[in-house]
Amino acid sequence: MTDEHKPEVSSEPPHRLPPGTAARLSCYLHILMQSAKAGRTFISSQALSEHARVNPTQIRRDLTASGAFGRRGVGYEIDSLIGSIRRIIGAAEVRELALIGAGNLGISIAGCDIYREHGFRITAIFDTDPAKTGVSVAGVPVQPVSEVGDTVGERGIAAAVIAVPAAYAQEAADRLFGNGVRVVLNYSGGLVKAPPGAAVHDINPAEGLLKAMHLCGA
Amino acid sequence: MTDEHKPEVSSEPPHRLPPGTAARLSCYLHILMQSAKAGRTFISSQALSEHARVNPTQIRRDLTASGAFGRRGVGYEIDSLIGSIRRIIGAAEVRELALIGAGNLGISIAGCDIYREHGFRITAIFDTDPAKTGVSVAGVPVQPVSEVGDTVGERGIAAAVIAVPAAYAQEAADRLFGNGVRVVLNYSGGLVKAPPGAAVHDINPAEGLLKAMHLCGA
DNA sequence: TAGATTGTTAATCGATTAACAATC
DNA sequence: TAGATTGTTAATCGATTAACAATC
Repeated sequence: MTDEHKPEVSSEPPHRLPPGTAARLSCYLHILMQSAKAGRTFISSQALSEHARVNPTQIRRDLTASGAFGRRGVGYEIDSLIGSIRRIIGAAEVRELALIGAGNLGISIAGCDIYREHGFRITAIFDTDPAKTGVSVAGVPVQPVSEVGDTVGERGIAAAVIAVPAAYAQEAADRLFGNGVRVVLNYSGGLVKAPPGAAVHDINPAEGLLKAMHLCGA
Repeated sequence: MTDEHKPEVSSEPPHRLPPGTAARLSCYLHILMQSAKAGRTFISSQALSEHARVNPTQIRRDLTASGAFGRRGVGYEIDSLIGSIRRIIGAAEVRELALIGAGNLGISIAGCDIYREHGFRITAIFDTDPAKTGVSVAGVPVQPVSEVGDTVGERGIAAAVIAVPAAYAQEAADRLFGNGVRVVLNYSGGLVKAPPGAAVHDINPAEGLLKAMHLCGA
């Protein structure tokens, strides 16, 4: 009955975004980056809504919650909005990312702008194929998988992406988890068990396809 | 006030799954396929829950809604469950999929098992690079992009995947929408406007990474 | 029989939407 | 001033969770 949790008092800022909110903010951020590239400087919740496929009221609430504010009658200044969202989802700081697997999928992931937009930088790449060792992918030299533990441990890398065949996914994940990685994005299609304190997110593109089919009634 | 909608009476089965349900079923289906491959024949809602990261009660409700039934004290028979889910999400019939872009990303998409698990078959691939024309990717010959309209129109393909550079995404989408495609899965990172009656789903891997970070408190 | 797990209800929780005054 | 859009409230809706009897 006494107030036993909440050990720290002030050092915990509003970093406790509701579950779905972070995902939506990520989506807004990407749209804003693309709009900025296209030369726009202001955007309304209505215009954001059309691309994000989220209700405008929901968007305004999300933006307010992330500390941004717009101008009534005008909309939101894109650059300032990008800054606010980056701050609230932690994308303002650079976060290192390890990548296991330098095949077609790995190479395309390494070249993907959206990670960079969110503050993630792929700074270590690994592959089992000796022919790939030393080759540079998106400016990062490929290392043998045997070096995952040392590299990730020494550099304190906390998050990683797995892009290996399904059968090797757990093995790759274990190397990561065993050396301090706590977050894994799994493209492999294989099932991966995470130890306590760690989390895996499995990429499933069929979900998105089904969702879009649902939207258009097909 | 009169009952004006609902034009047909009986031919509309319970195909109106709630929005989130189809996505969860897709996720279960993938886990079940992997478990079957590993030689398991039965699975409990608890075991499914650990991989899907969804509450066991929610899972039992979803499965019941999809027409599956388990055995109390035992669990669900995996093969039968796969059948039920496939039927309810429409994955029992084969659905053709066009792919635009045969770069690293496109090649990895064409080889991805998860589409096949969900009944999707990539049966047409296009690329602008003449050097790629005629080359076979995952058993499908690459055609020039100029043939998108004819091929998609003639074969009545309703869904497609875009894996081109962001700057060409709208152009690729327009070729598809102009020829009867109503559902597009967009990997490009570019913003795509869909005409009325069509829907786009944008792949954003950073969302998944943020979600996993949220889960493990990082 | 004993143990385990389903199917289902009831209660809670959070997300979504509609509406509108405030104000740029 | 007139038009547009935000910020915010209140109401609705659907998803999630806890609990437990039914039953394999």
